[in-house]
This record gives sequence, C-alpha cells and structure tokens, in this order.
Amino acid sequence: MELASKYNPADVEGKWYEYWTKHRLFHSEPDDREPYTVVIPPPNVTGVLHMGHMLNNTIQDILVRRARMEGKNACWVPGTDHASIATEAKVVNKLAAEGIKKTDLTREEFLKHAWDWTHEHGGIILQQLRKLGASCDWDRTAFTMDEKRSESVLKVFVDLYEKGLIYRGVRMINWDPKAKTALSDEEVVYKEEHNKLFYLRYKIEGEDGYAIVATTRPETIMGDTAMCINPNDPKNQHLKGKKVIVPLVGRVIPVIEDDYVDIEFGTGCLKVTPAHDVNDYMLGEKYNLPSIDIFNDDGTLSEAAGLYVGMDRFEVRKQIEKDLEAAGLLEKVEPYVNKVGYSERTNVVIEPKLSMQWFLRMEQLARPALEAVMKDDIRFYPAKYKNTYRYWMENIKDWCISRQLWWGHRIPAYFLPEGGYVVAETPERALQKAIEKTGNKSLTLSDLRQDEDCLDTWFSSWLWPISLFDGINNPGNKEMQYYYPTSDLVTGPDIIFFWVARMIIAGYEYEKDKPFRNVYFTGIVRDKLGRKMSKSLGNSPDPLELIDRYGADGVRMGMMLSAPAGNDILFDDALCEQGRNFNNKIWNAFRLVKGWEVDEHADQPQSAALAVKWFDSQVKKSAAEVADLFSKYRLSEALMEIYKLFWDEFSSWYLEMIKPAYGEPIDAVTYRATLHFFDSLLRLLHPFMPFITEELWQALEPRTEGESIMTQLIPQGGEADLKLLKDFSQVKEVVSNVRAIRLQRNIPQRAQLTLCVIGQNPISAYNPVLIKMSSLSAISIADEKPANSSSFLVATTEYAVPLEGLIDKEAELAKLEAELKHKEGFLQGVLKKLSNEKFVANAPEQVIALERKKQADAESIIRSLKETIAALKS
RNA sequence: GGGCGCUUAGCUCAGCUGGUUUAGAGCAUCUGCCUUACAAGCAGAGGGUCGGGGGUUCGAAUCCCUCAGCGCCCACCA
Repeated sequence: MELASKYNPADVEGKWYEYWTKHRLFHSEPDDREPYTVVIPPPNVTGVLHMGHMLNNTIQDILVRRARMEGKNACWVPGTDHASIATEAKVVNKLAAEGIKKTDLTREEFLKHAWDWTHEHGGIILQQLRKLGASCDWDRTAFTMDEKRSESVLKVFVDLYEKGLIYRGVRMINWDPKAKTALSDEEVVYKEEHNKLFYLRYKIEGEDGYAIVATTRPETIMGDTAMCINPNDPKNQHLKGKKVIVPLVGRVIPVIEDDYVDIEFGTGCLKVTPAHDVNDYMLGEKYNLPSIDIFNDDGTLSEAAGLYVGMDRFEVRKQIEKDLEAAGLLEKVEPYVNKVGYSERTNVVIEPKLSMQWFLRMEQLARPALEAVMKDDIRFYPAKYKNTYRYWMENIKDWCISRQLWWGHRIPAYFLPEGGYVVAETPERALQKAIEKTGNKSLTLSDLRQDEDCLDTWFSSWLWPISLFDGINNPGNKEMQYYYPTSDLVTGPDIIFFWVARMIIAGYEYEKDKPFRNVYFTGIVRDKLGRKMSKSLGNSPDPLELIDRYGADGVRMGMMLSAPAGNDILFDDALCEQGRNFNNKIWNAFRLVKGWEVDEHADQPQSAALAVKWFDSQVKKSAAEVADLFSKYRLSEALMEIYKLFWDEFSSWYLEMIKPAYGEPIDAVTYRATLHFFDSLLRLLHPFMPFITEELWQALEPRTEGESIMTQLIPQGGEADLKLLKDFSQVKEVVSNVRAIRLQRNIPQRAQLTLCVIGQNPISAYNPVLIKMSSLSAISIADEKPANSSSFLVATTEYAVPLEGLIDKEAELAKLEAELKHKEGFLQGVLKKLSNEKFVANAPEQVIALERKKQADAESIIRSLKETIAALKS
C-alpha cells in the first residue's frame, strides 16, 4: 500500500460525510434502544458560523457520537431560529440600502422580503456545520417559524392566556427607539458611562429661592410632574408643602415626600418624571401624579413635550444645557459615572416607556423549574451556575412577550369592533369565540382586527425541546414518549435566562418533566490574549478557513484541548496545529502497521507477547478512565487521555516493542493483536476526530458498504492488570535511563551494552522487552556494582551499565552526589515527621507505615549511593 | 451596592472530601539526532513551593481569616 507520509484531510472529510449521510447513519427513529437526545441551540437562521458555534457544536457532536457508540439511539436535532429582532433589523438595513423604507411597505410586503432573505441566507450555517462533521439528524431539521413550531407557539399562547397567565396591560417597559419595539429586561445590557450630572434650578413658587435638582437627564424635565424629597431630610424641610416651577417649561408642580429619596444623593431633591423612569413611575402611581410622555417612538421629542418637538433626545440634552445656562437655571454640571441600559440588538440607549404590552406571569411557572435544578434533577456543568439560576428564578419578573415587529409569530389576539378582544389559534376560531363572547352572530372575519405585534423570539425557542417532537400539537406522541426528556443541552451561560431557564419552565408546564437532564455550559472563545473575538479587532478566525488549513479533526481537537466546561478558551492556531500533528501521527502509525508483511508461521517473539499483554491492560485502563471522564463531562481530559494513550503508550512504546527488524515480517499473532488495538484506539478517538478515524477504520480491514466506525461500540474498559502496568512503568523507566546514559556518553544506538541489576531484579520477567527497547546485549545480576559503570535507581532497585573506558568519572560523581543530596533531604523530611511524637500518636497507621517504608527505602538507597561514590573515588 | 468564581511551571490547565516516596499534564524551551511510520518526527533534559500575609492541624496547593489583582452575574439610587 502506497501512502503519503502526511495525512491530507481534504481528501477524506467530504467523502466520509457524504457516506454517512448516504447511509442515513445520523438518522434516528424510536426503537427499543435507550434514547440519547440533544437539541441544537438553534443559531439565527441568517447567521454564519463563528468560533462560538464551532466550540458548542463540536462538544455536542462529541457527546452524540460517543452516546451512539455506547449503543444508544442517538438523536441530535438541528434547526434554526427566526431571531425576530435581529433578522428584522438585517432586512430593514438591506431594504434601506435599496432605498426602501420599512414604513413604505405593508406588513405583507415586508414579510415577503423577509422570507426571501431567509430563503436566500437561511440554512447556510447548517451547511457549515456539516463541514465540522456534525452528526445531526438532518431529516429532522426545524425552524422556529415553520408550520409545526408556529402552531405550537400559538397554541401555547392561547393556553397560557386561558390559564390567566398571559395578560395585556400598560406597564413600564424597555423601549428600543431604533427598532421601535419593546424589549424584555434580559435584552437590555447595562454599560458604565462617563456622563454629566446636571444641577437644575427649580424656582420655588411664591418665593425667591430655588430648589436644586440633580439629574442625568435634563431633557426629560418637560415630563416632570412633581418634585420629591425625603420627609426626614433636614436640609429640605423648608420645601414641604411648597410648589416649584419646572425650568424653561414653567409648569408648576407639587413637592411630594417619600422616603424612597436618598438624602445623600445630590441635593436630596428628585425630579419625578413618571413616564420615563421606572422609579418615577412607581412614585407617580403612589401619589397619583399625571404622566406626560414626551417622546415619540423613535426617541424624538413629541408634541406633548411642548419644547424641542421633533428633536432627538440626545440633541435635546445638549441644547437644553445651553438654554438652561442662558436662562440662569443651571446651577452646575459635574462629571458623573453611571450605568446606561442599551438594547442588546440595536445597541441604542433604551428608553423606559409606559406602554401597552403583553406579559406572561412568571412567578408560579418558575417554581417547579427552580426546584428541579436545586435538587439536581437537572444538573448544571459547572455547578456554579446553579446560584445564578436560583437568584434569577427567585426574583423573576413578568416577561414582556410582545414586540412591535413584523418578523415573528403574530400575536393571536383579535380586537372586536365593539371593543375587547378574543385570543385564538386561528382567525376562524377567533370569530367563533367573538360571536360567543358578543352574541353578535353577524360578525365576520373582516370585523376582527388582529393585534399588530409579534412575539419575542424566545417565546418560540423556549418550547424547542418539546416542539421539535411536536409535543405541543400532538401531546404524548410516540416521539415525545421516546425522546423526551432530552439528555444533554450544550449552550453558553449568556443565555441561561433567555433560554435555558425558560425551557425548563416550559418543560414542567407542558410535559410535567424536565426538558433535559444535563446542561453543559461552554465558555466564550477568546483570542490567545484573552480578548473577546470581534470584527473590529479582526481577531476572529473564519472557522471554515481553519478547517481548510488544519482539517475538521484538527480544529476540533484544537478547540477541545483546553475547554473544561464553563471555562473560556483562549484560542490559538497553535492548538489546531497540535491537532493536525496528531492526525499525522495516527496516519503514520497506520502506515507502519499496514506496511508490514505478515508471516503466518513465524513464532511470536517473547517481547512481543509481553507487549501485547501489557498494552491490552493499558487500553482497558485508559478506556475506563475515559468513560469516567465523560461521565463528568471532562471532555478535554478525556481527549488528553486518548492522545497520550495513542502517542506515548501505543506509538512510542508498544509499536517499538513489537516492531520487527527492517524488512522482516511480523508474526501473525502479534499482527492481529495490533490491528485489534488500532481498532480500539480509533473507536475511542472517533467522537473527537470523526473523519480520520473513519478513514483508517475503513482501511484497517475489509468492510462492507454501509459499515461505519460511528456505529461500532466504544471500548468499554475493564479490569486492568495493575501489577503488570506498574511493572511496565518500571521497565520504561529503566529503558529511559539506559537511553540517557547512551546520550550522555555519546554511545551509538547500535553499540552493545549490558545492564547489571544490583541485588534482586523485580522486573526480570520483562527482560526480553528491556533488552529490545534499550538495545542491550544482556542483563546480568550482581551483588556489587561493577567498576567503571554508570548507575541509576528505579523505584528501590539499583541498576548499572558497565562502561569500560567510556566512563566519565566527574560527570558520574556529580550525578550521584546530586542524587544523594536529594535523597538525604528527603530522608530528613521523613525523619522529622517520624520523630514528631504528635504525628506518631495522631496520624493513621497507614500513613505512619508508609512513612516508615519511605525511611527504610531512603536509607538503603543512601547507603548504596555512598558506596558507589566511595568506589568511584578510590 | 450585592453575589459568584479565579490567582499552581513561559503559556493553557489538572490536583483542593488535608497524608499515595519533598507538586502533575499538554504545549513551549533547551540538548542531541533527517535512525527506511512520522522532522507536523525521535531520544533526552531543564523549569513552579502552589498570588501576599496570618491561622487551624502531628501534617495544607488542599480548611478558615485577611490583603491584593483579575473575571463574571445581578441590582430602580436620580
């Protein structure tokens, strides 16, 4: 077989992905195996793959492939999210570039553009996931706005409405003046900013003096309807019962008293603008103050403001500062640091606004969901996110679910001509309800006016684990019974509230059961300097380019090398290089093994027989270790375990032990054992590196069409012979020492050396291996060290290599002295412990026995070292 | 303002229900090798006293306190 000395992923990855899909190996149907289910966190339908997706989906694929190889019926359901506000913003921008304004279009026209855009760009990301090797069941690909998912959403809305959990009302909400929609609290991100604190003069009515008010938002004074002081504030007692005049505006407003006001802040006087501040709203409600909404939906000043009408809020802030100054109503301006809320999507400053919206009552719904996580019915990895989750759930607020957008699920509420509304899944059903409600049988569909708003994106994705199996429309169906609850959810902690918590809530409300058993939180992918990846920094590699360069397997390995759950990963191309190098290592080991000529009649050399026995145990031990690590979701460590098993144990030791001399054939027994080991190693590795493992597994032995490594069983591990493993680690140590001596003395590999064991040889059974691995001519046993030899210690046994003239006394002495010094120091520590009466009295017997053994061993070694040194010096 | 987490070799991380021969891994570094599987490699070596200080204990990287630095989450102080 002619194989290049370097592995070329480009030649094989596409081929095998096609093979897997052609044979529908990712497809799952309920059967009598144990199910293993993962639902993908649906990426935005028009998004493109970034490093975060790479990490997240690599982890999912590893878990899914592993489960499949554990004999489970693995089902990974892919799909995309319509991403209401994000997609709508993209479409608006695209139209703007063509000179079309959203406001010039009807809802239907706009949606046509949006769907066109979705069909054009939608699903690109799912194609990209294939490059990564993602073993999703593509037959099940879903979209949060496809028919089934849409039906589910409407059905749930109606249901929650009928349960009295959804209500419509005027509340203070977060308004995004760019997207012109309400947002949920979670969609607001607060950023610290350096701003100004303005001290404004409010003239006291009927007096000469002023009351000074400190505010960061002077542009809202047109909405002031009161001033508030703390009744216990000594410095503002004189303002009690007075009225003050709003600067520039001239409106007379009362001074009210409430201990909400912080005496220490500013002057202790607070301007109250009920329409534009959450706290002021609360005061307004409490004291029955008028509320003046001075802003238009786009953040410009409205007619109601009276002044600056039509100007943008930030322009007004600048202008009003000048005008106040000119009017002598600005006492002073101080620099001030505060937090300002921004829209997560459009990155504009949020305007608190009183608005009619739809809300979902959360408190009652949250209860079982909180409990499930607290008692580990759902497990979080890492567990620290339980705290975060608990705090949010315990303080949960009603969820504003309506959005003033067109791209999304339109709220199924229908207003009646005579006022009021009905809520129903379909217009027809709504008409029925309307007639029932009003008794007016002459009502027709055209009399009903459906609510213009649509639902928050997350109001569809919170149903994802259920709606993917059509559990809302078709409760208790076969697939739900089989696949639900799903097994693992892999996602970022940034959407723990947006998505994870709400899915859990929906799960308990609609299925009376958790949506998933485990949640694996990934970290953020950063660059190697720890900075977030961003377009402006240009530090975000293109995943597809990385795959071109290193192969999907190489990139997957690079990502996984350092990614414990919850930890950010500092991504560096060098990691992918390591992955690529590993591919190459595997490839070349394969070339070696498959390059041998097999002699069916040759006897198995003793060293090979021992090696096979040892490596068999080694694989069992490692496989068990890997299984254990997987059970703890310690995937990086599992990968490292396999990496070392393949590179160090298999390639560097095992293969070298059994390798026949150049041109010689290998005996059949060893050869078959080796193929079997190779097979095990490929299977262990397959979840991490699906492509190369398939390529080599297929070439390892004849396979039939449709067979694949991905449906083989993972090596389960088992009882390893620990004594054997321990002995071998000593063998390896002896070999290393002999090699080191060769290196130090510049003794060629081929020069024959003898190894002399002083006293008993605890590993004599493995002499054939020892001889082969260190190119020794013989091993002898002696009571005394031969003269002119270099010696070393392994465990408590001393070994010597006679060097006849090659000995460098100085170097040898130095080495021995260093060894002696170290041992003496060590012994001192041990003696110190043992001479401590309290230690002997308190420590457990085992610990004391161990210390005694340490002492005895050290003493004997020291004695021997001293003798050697003396002999060398004489 | 609350809460959580982190600080162990040059880098990225294990170890932390206290005691397994005076701290482990991978990468990087250094030395010697192009030895017919692999220079994207082989063989070997060096490198930390576990952020600082204090305490508990026979014994602490591991438990407690404290200081410093870093990160994240939550929160209506204008």
